[in-house]
Parts: sequence; structure tokens; C-alpha cells
Amino acid sequence: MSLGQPAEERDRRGERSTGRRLRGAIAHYLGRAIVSGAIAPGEKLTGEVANAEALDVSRSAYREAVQALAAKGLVESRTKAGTRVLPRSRWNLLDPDVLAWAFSGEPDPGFVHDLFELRAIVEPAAARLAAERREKQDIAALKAALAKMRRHTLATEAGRSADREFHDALLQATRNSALTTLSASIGAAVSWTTQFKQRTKALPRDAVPDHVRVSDAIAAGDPDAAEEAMRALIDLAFRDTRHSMDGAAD
Amino acid sequence: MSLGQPAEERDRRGERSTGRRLRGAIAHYLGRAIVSGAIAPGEKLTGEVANAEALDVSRSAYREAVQALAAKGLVESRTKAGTRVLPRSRWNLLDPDVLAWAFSGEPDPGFVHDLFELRAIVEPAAARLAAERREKQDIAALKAALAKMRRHTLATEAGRSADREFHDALLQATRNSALTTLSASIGAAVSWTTQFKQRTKALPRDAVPDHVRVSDAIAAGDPDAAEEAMRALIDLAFRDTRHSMDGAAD
DNA sequence: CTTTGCGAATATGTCCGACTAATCGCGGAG
DNA sequence: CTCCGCGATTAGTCGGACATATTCGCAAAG
Repeated sequence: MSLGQPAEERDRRGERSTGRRLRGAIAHYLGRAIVSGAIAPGEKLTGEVANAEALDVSRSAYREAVQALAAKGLVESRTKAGTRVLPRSRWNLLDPDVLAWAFSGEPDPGFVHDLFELRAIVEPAAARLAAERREKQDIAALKAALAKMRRHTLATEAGRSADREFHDALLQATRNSALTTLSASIGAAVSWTTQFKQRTKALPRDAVPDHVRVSDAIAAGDPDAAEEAMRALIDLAFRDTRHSMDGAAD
Repeated sequence: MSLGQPAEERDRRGERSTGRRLRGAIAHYLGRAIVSGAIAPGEKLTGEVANAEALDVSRSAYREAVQALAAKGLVESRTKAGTRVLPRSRWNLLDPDVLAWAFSGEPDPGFVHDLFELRAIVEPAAARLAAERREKQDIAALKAALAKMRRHTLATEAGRSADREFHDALLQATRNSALTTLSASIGAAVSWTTQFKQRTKALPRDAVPDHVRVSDAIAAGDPDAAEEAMRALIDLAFRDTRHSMDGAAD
């Protein structure tokens, strides 16, 4: 394909930013369309040749993008039958990319609720395990993340990054690879919902004290306190998020 | 790395059994090699041209397979730098395909332990939610799965399928899309570990009564009982699995 | 001797066009 | 009316060419 007019053409192809390859941009574009519901489950998207031409990309790049979506359970391709969107139940909703696509537009309040419900199940239990198994390095990682959170506010990307680091360090401390995998998903969810929460008004609450209580309980090796502190943290975070979503119900 | 096997087209075309496309077979092959540790994290796999030729497939098919692995977080490709295996922490261990690859060889006892720990966190909480929110149809689905489990034993694929259906129906009843997504992962894990457990001759225990207790508690709308029954079920299942893996458990 | 910068080698990324394989649907034979 | 097969359609695979982006070595400057 001719890259004759680089800047303009690339924009039309879907805001390929630094490092993001073309197929990544296509996957992003299609993924958003599917997750947002623009292409409903069961629906069949247009043929490869036509769609690739419409997006002004080669069929190869388009196909590789579709492969990525298929690997995440969003679509399924069958010869002659075409490529169709799979039912939501087949989607890999916890995949970081899928989460990013889900939150790139207007997040579905129901889905946010479900994510918090999952966090409310997993993270307190994880905090308990972390309190039992943490080593010196884990405590250090938690405190480092806390320090970053104090320096920046949650309104900044740096602050949200620190928040992610905190939850990541906590799940790492559980020494459980399955929980660690959930870390990436939960981290993404935390970041997105926090960003959304900040969007409404001035910061509703200083989140640091809640995190300190969790960190202290883990450092002290007190599983019960860690579980309870985490439960409280998530409950408050959910309350704030829900409140801001209700208030700014567009 | 590269497969020593000289090109045996018939063999590979035979390997890709029903419905499985060529790129699926390649992804399966590479995925197994990575998850099993044959290609260590950080290691760089052979160049596309060479590897595609070694596998006797076109570069397109090979690349599409690598795309699938990249989408699951197993590898990352960068121009000139090559395609290298990502650290385990980046892997999407809960992806059904990755789980299948992980259990296609000798399962890692530590990983099995981690999976059961996750189940022990998620499923009792899910049972509690299911008891609160179940509708008639959910109870029917649970009972139908139970009936199937009674007809077949866990030693048969039909029996394991029924077991999967039971846990799936339970998570469906929670009305939580995030938990439903975990359903596929956990279901796969349950199936694999159960099969592994059965591999050591005599069936250790009739799993049906445990499931009946969970089902009854959910049908009765008793969250506490449902949570406790599920906790007992998982504990027993883990004990059986660990016993059959014998010595390898922590 | 260390550092900086430039150029070339190289592996992935994208494009193209043809061919293959699988399958759905239509229309004719029984 | 049913069943079978043939053709049309769409994804799958192929191979080969070119673009792009890094890495790496080498050379010149400090």
C-alpha cells in the first residue's frame, strides 16, 4: 500500500502512535468496535479483502490483527462462513488489551460493578496470603509504591501508575503465579476506573491512608488485618467510583 | 528453537486434526515449547524465515501463529531484535489455550497448587453470590449437570465435561461477566487436573455428593452453606490431586 | 582510551497477487 | 419431495518483494 501521504493516511488508519505497529492499530480499531458493541456478537464482519481495502491496509496486516482478536476470544473465523463476533461469554474480558478497549470509550457501569466485585473477592484474599508470605523485598516494594503515591496525586498518570505498582507488588507477594496473572488485569482495571473517577470532580478522597493500613498489616504479618483493610479499601474505592458515575451519568 | 525434524508434510498435516488450521498447529507447537520451558523466557527464537522453512510452512502462516502467541503475552516481536519469550509474569496463564499447553505435558505441581489456591478464593465466593442471585434456570442447569455426572464417571470425558458444566453453571448464576470469564479458565483447569488425578488408577472418591451439597445450598438460597460446601469440595479435590501427584506438592 | 556518530547489516513489518481448501447454497437428477 | 453434486464464495496458505526500524561495528573526534 502506498504510504504516499504519511501523516494523513496514518491518521485514517487509526492513530498509530509511537511503537504501535500497523496491525496493532487495526486490532485496536476492531477491538474497540467489538467491545463497544458497534459490532454485535454473532454478527459477521465484512470480508477480508473488502475490509482491508476499506482500512487501506494489506490483507496480511488485517489478517494478523484478526488473529490477535481471535486469540483473545473476540472473534472466530471459518472458511466460507466468514469471521463472526463470538458471544460475550467467550471473550477474554480479563485480557489487558480487551480491558483497555473496554475502557477506551464510555465504560459500562455494569461491567465496572462486576470488576469491583471480582476485586472484592480476589484482593482481600490476596492481601491475606501476602501477609503470610511476604519477604523483605515485598514490603520494600509496597512502601516504595506508597511513597510514589504520596508524591503524586491520583489525578496524574504517575500517581495511577504508583497505585498500579502497589496492587502489583501485593499480588506478587502472594507467590502465586495465577494471582500474578490477574495482577495485570486488575491493575489495568484499577487504573481505568480511577482515571474515570477523577474525571468528574476534584479528588473525592485521599486514597493513601487506606493503602497505608493495608501495607502496615502486611508488613506486620497480620493476615486478618490485611484482609479487612483491603476489603475496606476496595469498598471505599467502589463507592467513590459509583458515586461519580451516578453523578455524571451522561 | 528450531525443530530437528526434517520436513514431514504428511505428519504435520495429520497433526492438525479436525478443524485445526495450520497456524493453529504451529501456535500449539510453539506454545507448548514455551510453556514447557523448552524455550526459556528472555531467549530469542529462530528468525521467521529460517523457522518457517524448518517447519515447512509459509512465512505468513508462521507469523500468524506468532501473532496469536503475542496476543497471549507469551512472546514479543521487535524489528531487528527478533522475537523473544517474555518473562512468565507477562504470560496470560489463565488463557484457555495457554492452560491447555501447560497441561499437555507433565503439569508443574507448583502451578497446579496455584490454580487450586485461586479456585479456593474465587469459587466459594462465587457460590455465595450464586446462592443469592440464582434463578430457576440456574438451578435447573446445576441439576442437569449433576445428572450427567451421575451417569458418567469422572474417568470419562463425558463425566469431566459434566463437571465443567456444573462449575460453569455456577459461575453463570453469579451474573458477573468477569467471573464468567474466569469460568472458562477455571473450567479448563478443573478438567485437566481431574484427568490427571484419574490417571493414577483407582478412582479415589465419588465427587457427586460434594457437588450435591453445593447445588442444594444454592437452590435453597443459603449463601453461607453454599460457600462452605464449595470450600469443602475444593479442599477435597485438591487433596486428591495432590495425593495422586504424590510427593511433588509443597 | 573513551565517546560519539554514522553507515550497513539484518530481522521483523507490510504489501501484493495467485492459488488452495473448505463449505454453503442452488439447481437438477432420481 | 428428497438427495446429491457442482459452482460460487470466503478464509487459508503460499512465495517473493520491498519498507522500516534497530542493532552493531567501525571510524573519527575528543
